[in-house]
Amino acid sequence: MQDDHLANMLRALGHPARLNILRILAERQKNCCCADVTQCLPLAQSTVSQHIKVLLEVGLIECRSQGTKNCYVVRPDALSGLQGAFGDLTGELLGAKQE
Amino acid sequence: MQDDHLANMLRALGHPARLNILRILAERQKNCCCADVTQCLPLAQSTVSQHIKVLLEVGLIECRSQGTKNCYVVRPDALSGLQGAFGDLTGELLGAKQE
DNA sequence: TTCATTCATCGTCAAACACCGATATAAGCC
DNA sequence: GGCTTATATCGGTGTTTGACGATGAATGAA
Repeated sequence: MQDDHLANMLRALGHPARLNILRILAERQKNCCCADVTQCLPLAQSTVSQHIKVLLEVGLIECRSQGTKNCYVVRPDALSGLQGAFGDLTGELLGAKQE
Repeated sequence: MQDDHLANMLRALGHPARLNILRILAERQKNCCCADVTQCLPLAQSTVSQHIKVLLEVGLIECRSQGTKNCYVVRPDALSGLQGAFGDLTGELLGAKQE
Protein backbone atom coordinates (compact mmCIF):
# COMPACT_ATOMS: atom_id res chain seq x y z
CA MET A 1 0.00 0.00 0.00
CA GLN A 2 1.19 3.50 -0.86
CA ASP A 3 2.33 5.62 2.03
CA ASP A 4 -0.13 8.32 1.13
CA HIS A 5 -3.04 5.94 1.17
CA LEU A 6 -1.97 4.39 4.44
CA ALA A 7 -1.63 7.84 5.97
CA ASN A 8 -5.05 8.82 4.68
CA MET A 9 -6.68 5.77 6.19
CA LEU A 10 -4.98 6.31 9.52
CA ARG A 11 -6.00 9.92 9.49
CA ALA A 12 -9.56 8.86 8.76
CA LEU A 13 -9.41 6.66 11.85
CA GLY A 14 -7.85 9.48 13.82
CA HIS A 15 -11.04 10.91 15.22
CA PRO A 16 -13.06 9.44 18.09
CA ALA A 17 -16.37 10.05 16.34
CA ARG A 18 -15.26 8.05 13.33
CA LEU A 19 -14.04 5.20 15.50
CA ASN A 20 -17.47 5.19 17.10
CA ILE A 21 -19.23 5.24 13.77
CA LEU A 22 -17.25 2.24 12.60
CA ARG A 23 -18.11 0.36 15.77
CA ILE A 24 -21.78 1.18 15.43
CA LEU A 25 -21.80 0.05 11.80
CA ALA A 26 -20.01 -3.17 12.63
CA GLU A 27 -22.36 -3.94 15.46
CA ARG A 28 -25.63 -3.28 13.65
CA GLN A 29 -24.42 -4.81 10.43
CA LYS A 30 -26.44 -4.09 7.30
CA ASN A 31 -29.23 -2.23 9.00
CA CYS A 32 -27.67 1.04 9.84
CA CYS A 33 -28.40 4.28 8.10
CA CYS A 34 -27.15 7.79 8.78
CA ALA A 35 -30.09 8.62 11.05
CA ASP A 36 -29.40 5.54 13.19
CA VAL A 37 -25.80 6.57 13.67
CA THR A 38 -26.83 10.12 14.46
CA GLN A 39 -29.11 8.84 17.22
CA CYS A 40 -26.15 7.16 18.88
CA LEU A 41 -23.92 10.22 18.87
CA PRO A 42 -24.13 13.73 20.30
CA LEU A 43 -23.66 15.24 16.85
CA ALA A 44 -25.85 16.84 14.22
CA GLN A 45 -26.95 14.80 11.23
CA SER A 46 -24.87 16.92 8.86
CA THR A 47 -21.76 16.35 10.94
CA VAL A 48 -22.31 12.61 11.01
CA SER A 49 -22.82 12.68 7.26
CA GLN A 50 -19.47 14.39 6.83
CA HIS A 51 -17.68 11.83 8.99
CA ILE A 52 -19.31 9.06 6.97
CA LYS A 53 -18.09 10.75 3.82
CA VAL A 54 -14.51 10.66 5.10
CA LEU A 55 -14.79 6.95 5.79
CA LEU A 56 -16.35 6.38 2.36
CA GLU A 57 -13.59 8.32 0.61
CA VAL A 58 -10.81 6.17 2.00
CA GLY A 59 -12.86 3.07 1.25
CA LEU A 60 -13.27 1.80 4.78
CA ILE A 61 -17.04 1.59 4.43
CA GLU A 62 -19.48 1.38 1.55
CA CYS A 63 -23.02 2.49 0.92
CA ARG A 64 -25.85 0.19 -0.06
CA SER A 65 -29.00 2.03 -0.92
CA GLN A 66 -32.04 0.18 0.33
CA GLY A 67 -35.25 1.87 -0.64
CA THR A 68 -35.40 5.27 0.93
CA LYS A 69 -32.44 4.84 3.23
CA ASN A 70 -28.73 4.27 2.78
CA CYS A 71 -27.20 1.40 4.65
CA TYR A 72 -23.54 1.73 5.46
CA VAL A 73 -21.38 -1.29 6.07
CA VAL A 74 -17.76 -1.79 6.96
CA ARG A 75 -15.67 -3.20 4.11
CA PRO A 76 -13.83 -6.21 5.49
CA ASP A 77 -11.41 -6.30 2.56
CA ALA A 78 -10.35 -2.70 3.11
CA LEU A 79 -10.03 -3.31 6.81
CA SER A 80 -7.85 -6.36 6.41
CA GLY A 81 -5.79 -4.53 3.82
CA LEU A 82 -5.22 -1.81 6.35
CA GLN A 83 -4.49 -4.40 9.00
CA GLY A 84 -1.80 -5.84 6.76
CA ALA A 85 -0.24 -2.50 5.93
CA PHE A 86 -0.29 -1.49 9.57
CA GLY A 87 1.32 -4.78 10.54
CA ASP A 88 4.04 -4.20 7.96
CA LEU A 89 4.63 -0.74 9.34
CA THR A 90 4.90 -1.72 12.99
CA GLY A 91 6.94 -4.76 12.05
CA GLU A 92 9.33 -2.53 10.18
CA LEU A 93 9.54 -0.08 13.04
CA LEU A 94 9.89 -2.68 15.77
CA GLY A 95 11.91 -5.16 13.75
CA ALA A 96 14.53 -2.67 12.72
CA LYS A 97 14.97 -1.72 16.34
CA GLN A 98 15.94 -5.11 17.70
CA GLU A 99 18.20 -6.19 14.86
CA MET B 1 -6.56 2.19 25.66
CA GLN B 2 -8.93 5.16 25.66
CA ASP B 3 -10.59 5.97 22.36
CA ASP B 4 -9.26 9.49 22.46
CA HIS B 5 -5.71 8.34 22.90
CA LEU B 6 -6.02 5.73 20.17
CA ALA B 7 -7.48 8.35 17.84
CA ASN B 8 -4.66 10.75 18.69
CA MET B 9 -2.02 8.18 17.91
CA LEU B 10 -3.65 7.24 14.64
CA ARG B 11 -3.94 10.88 13.72
CA ALA B 12 -0.26 11.34 14.51
CA LEU B 13 0.50 8.51 12.09
CA GLY B 14 -1.86 10.01 9.55
CA HIS B 15 0.71 12.08 7.71
CA PRO B 16 3.22 10.76 5.20
CA ALA B 17 6.04 12.88 6.60
CA ARG B 18 5.55 11.44 10.08
CA LEU B 19 5.49 7.90 8.75
CA ASN B 20 8.78 8.67 7.05
CA ILE B 21 10.25 10.16 10.18
CA LEU B 22 9.38 7.04 12.14
CA ARG B 23 10.99 4.84 9.52
CA ILE B 24 14.12 6.95 9.48
CA LEU B 25 14.37 6.85 13.27
CA ALA B 26 13.82 3.08 13.36
CA GLU B 27 16.43 2.49 10.71
CA ARG B 28 19.17 4.67 12.16
CA GLN B 29 18.41 3.66 15.70
CA LYS B 30 19.92 5.81 18.46
CA ASN B 31 21.98 8.02 16.23
CA CYS B 32 19.41 10.23 14.65
CA CYS B 33 18.91 13.85 15.49
CA CYS B 34 16.58 16.43 14.02
CA ALA B 35 19.15 17.62 11.51
CA ASP B 36 19.67 14.06 10.23
CA VAL B 37 15.96 13.63 9.66
CA THR B 38 15.76 17.01 7.96
CA GLN B 39 18.46 15.94 5.51
CA CYS B 40 16.32 12.99 4.45
CA LEU B 41 13.19 14.99 3.80
CA PRO B 42 12.26 17.90 1.54
CA LEU B 43 11.13 19.97 4.50
CA ALA B 44 12.51 22.82 6.53
CA GLN B 45 14.11 22.11 9.88
CA SER B 46 11.35 23.92 11.73
CA THR B 47 8.72 21.80 10.02
CA VAL B 48 10.50 18.58 10.86
CA SER B 49 10.83 19.76 14.44
CA GLN B 50 7.07 20.26 14.60
CA HIS B 51 6.35 16.82 13.22
CA ILE B 52 8.73 15.35 15.78
CA LYS B 53 6.86 17.24 18.47
CA VAL B 54 3.59 15.62 17.40
CA LEU B 55 5.14 12.18 17.65
CA LEU B 56 6.64 13.06 21.03
CA GLU B 57 3.31 14.30 22.37
CA VAL B 58 1.51 11.05 21.67
CA GLY B 59 4.46 9.13 23.10
CA LEU B 60 5.45 7.24 19.98
CA ILE B 61 9.02 8.45 20.22
CA GLU B 62 11.23 9.80 22.95
CA CYS B 63 14.13 12.16 23.14
CA ARG B 64 17.52 11.27 24.54
CA SER B 65 19.80 14.25 24.78
CA GLN B 66 23.33 13.25 23.93
CA GLY B 67 25.73 16.10 24.34
CA THR B 68 24.80 18.85 22.00
CA LYS B 69 22.28 16.92 19.95
CA ASN B 70 18.96 15.27 20.67
CA CYS B 71 18.61 11.68 19.62
CA TYR B 72 15.10 10.54 18.92
CA VAL B 73 14.15 6.91 19.17
CA VAL B 74 10.97 4.98 18.58
CA ARG B 75 9.38 3.70 21.78
CA PRO B 76 8.76 0.00 21.28
CA ASP B 77 6.39 -0.19 24.24
CA ALA B 78 4.18 2.56 22.85
CA LEU B 79 4.25 0.96 19.45
CA SER B 80 3.26 -2.45 20.70
CA GLY B 81 0.57 -0.86 22.83
CA LEU B 82 -0.79 0.77 19.73
CA GLN B 83 -0.44 -2.50 17.85
CA GLY B 84 -2.55 -4.16 20.50
CA ALA B 85 -5.22 -1.49 20.53
CA PHE B 86 -5.35 -1.47 16.76
CA GLY B 87 -5.67 -5.24 16.72
CA ASP B 88 -8.53 -5.03 19.19
CA LEU B 89 -10.23 -2.45 17.02
CA THR B 90 -9.97 -4.34 13.75
CA GLY B 91 -10.87 -7.55 15.49
CA GLU B 92 -13.94 -5.92 16.88
CA LEU B 93 -14.90 -4.51 13.51
CA LEU B 94 -14.20 -7.65 11.53
CA GLY B 95 -15.31 -10.07 14.18
CA ALA B 96 -18.68 -8.49 14.71
CA LYS B 97 -19.29 -8.64 11.01
CA GLN B 98 -18.98 -12.37 10.56
CA GLU B 99 -20.80 -13.44 13.69
C1' DT C 1 -50.17 15.71 -5.57
C1' DT C 2 -48.80 16.50 -1.10
C1' DC C 3 -46.29 15.23 2.82
C1' DA C 4 -42.77 12.99 5.56
C1' DT C 5 -38.37 10.77 5.73
C1' DT C 6 -33.60 10.25 4.64
C1' DC C 7 -29.54 11.97 3.38
C1' DA C 8 -26.05 14.96 1.00
C1' DT C 9 -24.50 19.34 0.29
C1' DC C 10 -24.02 24.35 0.98
C1' DG C 11 -22.47 28.40 3.57
C1' DT C 12 -20.34 29.90 7.59
C1' DC C 13 -17.39 30.13 11.42
C1' DA C 14 -13.67 29.12 14.66
C1' DA C 15 -9.99 26.23 15.47
C1' DA C 16 -6.27 23.40 14.03
C1' DC C 17 -2.77 22.09 10.67
C1' DA C 18 1.23 22.44 7.66
C1' DC C 19 4.61 25.00 6.11
C1' DC C 20 8.15 28.58 6.09
C1' DG C 21 11.84 31.98 7.57
C1' DA C 22 13.60 34.18 11.44
C1' DT C 23 14.84 34.31 15.99
C1' DA C 24 15.86 32.48 20.62
C1' DT C 25 18.32 29.10 23.56
C1' DA C 26 21.62 26.05 25.09
C1' DA C 27 25.66 23.22 24.81
C1' DG C 28 30.28 22.51 23.50
C1' DC C 29 34.58 24.28 21.41
C1' DC C 30 38.43 27.75 20.57
C1' DG D 1 34.15 35.80 25.93
C1' DG D 2 33.05 34.64 21.01
C1' DC D 3 31.74 30.92 17.55
C1' DT D 4 29.47 26.98 15.86
C1' DT D 5 26.03 23.49 16.02
C1' DA D 6 21.53 21.64 17.09
C1' DT D 7 17.11 22.49 18.14
C1' DA D 8 12.88 24.71 19.76
C1' DT D 9 9.83 28.25 19.28
C1' DC D 10 7.73 32.49 17.37
C1' DG D 11 5.01 34.95 13.88
C1' DG D 12 2.82 34.71 9.66
C1' DT D 13 0.17 32.65 5.85
C1' DG D 14 -2.71 29.65 3.47
C1' DT D 15 -5.33 25.35 3.78
C1' DT D 16 -8.05 21.99 6.09
C1' DT D 17 -11.00 20.36 9.68
C1' DG D 18 -15.02 20.01 12.60
C1' DA D 19 -19.03 21.74 13.82
C1' DC D 20 -23.63 23.73 12.98
C1' DG D 21 -28.19 25.09 10.76
C1' DA D 22 -30.48 25.46 6.51
C1' DT D 23 -31.54 23.95 2.09
C1' DG D 24 -32.02 20.71 -1.74
C1' DA D 25 -32.92 16.20 -3.89
C1' DA D 26 -34.87 11.72 -3.92
C1' DT D 27 -37.90 8.23 -2.38
C1' DG D 28 -42.05 6.33 -0.68
C1' DA D 29 -46.58 6.80 1.57
C1' DA D 30 -51.17 9.03 2.15
